[in-house]
Amino acid sequence: MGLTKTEIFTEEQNQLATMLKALAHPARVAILQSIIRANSCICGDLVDELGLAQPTISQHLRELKNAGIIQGTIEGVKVCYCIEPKAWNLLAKEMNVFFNSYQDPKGCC
Amino acid sequence: MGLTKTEIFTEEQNQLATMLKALAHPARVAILQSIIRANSCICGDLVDELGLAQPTISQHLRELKNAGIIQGTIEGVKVCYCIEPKAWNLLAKEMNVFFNSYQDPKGCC
DNA sequence: TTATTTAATCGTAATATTGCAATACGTTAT
DNA sequence: ATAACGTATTGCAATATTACGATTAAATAA
Repeated sequence: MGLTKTEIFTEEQNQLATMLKALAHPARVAILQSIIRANSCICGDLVDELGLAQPTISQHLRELKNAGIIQGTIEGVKVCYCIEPKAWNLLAKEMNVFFNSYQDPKGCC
Repeated sequence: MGLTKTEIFTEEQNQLATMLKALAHPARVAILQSIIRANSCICGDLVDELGLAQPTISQHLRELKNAGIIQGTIEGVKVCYCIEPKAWNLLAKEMNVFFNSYQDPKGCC
């Protein structure tokens, strides 16, 4: 199939999975690290930094943007991409809750 | 293509992306939440809880196990799945580092 | 206007993922 | 031995993802 049965899961589970999926590619991890390091990035810079073709980078940027993780501002011929603080902080918090919901093995198998 | 060019990314980026991918499905989020809540789970329990077929659950469990996030112990006819503490805590720490590497917009576009 | 620059979109090929029915595999019970 | 139970594996269909060449679009420069 290849089609996730989203209807059987909670909204929370689906949202968390969607956000994680947006991060779950080395190119997108690298893009986010570059944006964070430089405070903001332009598509062309990322094409030079990573070794991927321009359409590929553009596609990854769109995915991050669709997930709400980054935002793009048109600046003349260029587009300036940077982190969307609200979404980032929300995701950071949710991930924290998720990971902290488990603490150590009090009698496992 | 559908083939990620892992060779152009750092080991760290690939590992983080791989771990995130293992979590990036609502069924696997749900499975982990169930395991954490119950401390340990059996495949059949998860089949009942979530609404997915047994082979599908088994497959998701295998992915989580391959990623090192959970471990399975054979207990007679059953297999007891629980969190792998080391991998979990490592991932939690890495996620923390990743999310904390960005702090607020000091002059964005 | 006509280049030039930068990024998005389209189309497509290769591969990966999701889900399940059918089946196989171990382990325990009878 | 054989039946029952719980799980893993296989095989397959439908869909999604990744990557890029070719092209388009939109803004600035000449």
